[in-house]
Amino acid sequence: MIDLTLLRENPDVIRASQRSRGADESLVDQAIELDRSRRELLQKFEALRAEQNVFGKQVAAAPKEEKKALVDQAQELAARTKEASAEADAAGAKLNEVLFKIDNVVIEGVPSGGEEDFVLVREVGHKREFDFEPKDHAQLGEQLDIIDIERGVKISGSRFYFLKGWGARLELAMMQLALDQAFAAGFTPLITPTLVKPSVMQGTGFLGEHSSEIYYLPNDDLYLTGTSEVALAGYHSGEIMEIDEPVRYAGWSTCYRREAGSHGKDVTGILRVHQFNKLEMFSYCKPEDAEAEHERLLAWQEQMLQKCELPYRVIDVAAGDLGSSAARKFDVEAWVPTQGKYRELTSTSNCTTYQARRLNTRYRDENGKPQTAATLNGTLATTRWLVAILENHQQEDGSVLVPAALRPYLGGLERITAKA
RNA sequence: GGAGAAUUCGCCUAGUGGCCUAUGGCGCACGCUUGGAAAGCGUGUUGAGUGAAAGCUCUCAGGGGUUCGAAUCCCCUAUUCUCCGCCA
Repeated sequence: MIDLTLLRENPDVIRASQRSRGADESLVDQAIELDRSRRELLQKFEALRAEQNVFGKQVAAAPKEEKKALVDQAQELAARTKEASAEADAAGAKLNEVLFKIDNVVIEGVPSGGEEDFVLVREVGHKREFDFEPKDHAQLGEQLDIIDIERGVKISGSRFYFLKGWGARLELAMMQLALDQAFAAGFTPLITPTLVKPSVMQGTGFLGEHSSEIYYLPNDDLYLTGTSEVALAGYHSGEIMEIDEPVRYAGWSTCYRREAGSHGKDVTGILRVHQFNKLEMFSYCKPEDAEAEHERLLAWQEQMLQKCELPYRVIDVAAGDLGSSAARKFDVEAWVPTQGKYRELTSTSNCTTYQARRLNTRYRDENGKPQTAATLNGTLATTRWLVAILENHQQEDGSVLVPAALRPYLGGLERITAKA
């Protein structure tokens, strides 16, 4: 949720942000008007309530014979107060409805426009030249007997798979490498619940335009999370935290996504699947530290890509392609040889105070006053990385060289080869 | 799944319809005292909304209700604990 004070004092900033996202600018004016009428109704109600409170004391103190008359008057006052209260509540609810629709204010410098309008930040590593025809990860996975898509589909339907043998170990190796890196950097590991209550899903902002992406269990009124960000953002909801240095968590969880509306996209292999594992970084920090923290998260992500010896590029995602909570987002995309293009492996978002305001997560400033915290998140490893690792490190004989950083987690294995 | 008990300010706790505008302690902060410290004494110590401010309003797990008036009575929900049942 956006900051009401900003809405009142500097609505042009919000209008400009909505414009650069291609979102509805008129919401800002609606919100301003609703805020005005809400305050007016609230003052009316509070004045009546104050009168009623005074009256209550008079009734209590009055001699018996006067009570009857006073109570009659008080009844009438109580009725009016109740009505005013209902009006003020309704106005507040209307305002909230509109406020929830306004997206986070994008940070200055974020490119305007849609998916294609990103800005390239940098390109790192060398795209490998193959002197043979490279195979795609699904082929490699099948031939090496480490990814079994056919049986995944048999058991659970399209976009499901088994990771098998070295494939299973490779995923765990990558996740542990990421966890160790995060731990060394001071992150607290958290293995999170993957089923959450509607209020948490709502609070993290995932029930908006992306609600069709989410699995829901009606019998239990619970949602399956598409990222541990949901649980990590909810972790300190309603709390006033101690934040000196950023408070950092590394969330390990399985993630579930319906991939509704992506029929026909990335149908082969494990690039786009309904269930995968992910190690997610999450930071709570002071708003003034958020941009610096965002750079740090990005740097940690790049470190991981480098440890996996993958060529990649970093892009500054355009405003129209940001989630509603993000004020800026960097994607790190790895080169996928068989597709001849970069594909997103990680994404890091600076949600500034937008997400924390909804979830009521605060910290105390130097004066001891509670203030809304800033939240940031970023991927450190996910199942999708296997695509890039397999394809980029494949050899002519169909084997795959294991990046040196992962070997200690695989009992020193240097190369994944097909069974004889 | 069934039965019962509980939920008050960071923690513990008082509180059975109006003098609760919530008690007391611990902790914490500031001050006095002291050569310095401890002890002692004093003051402060939930948070939100609204207003230029004084102030006003809300906040006793959450939501609804009864009442002129609710921490207190009623209903619903959540959580915790105890017992019973079932179960990997």
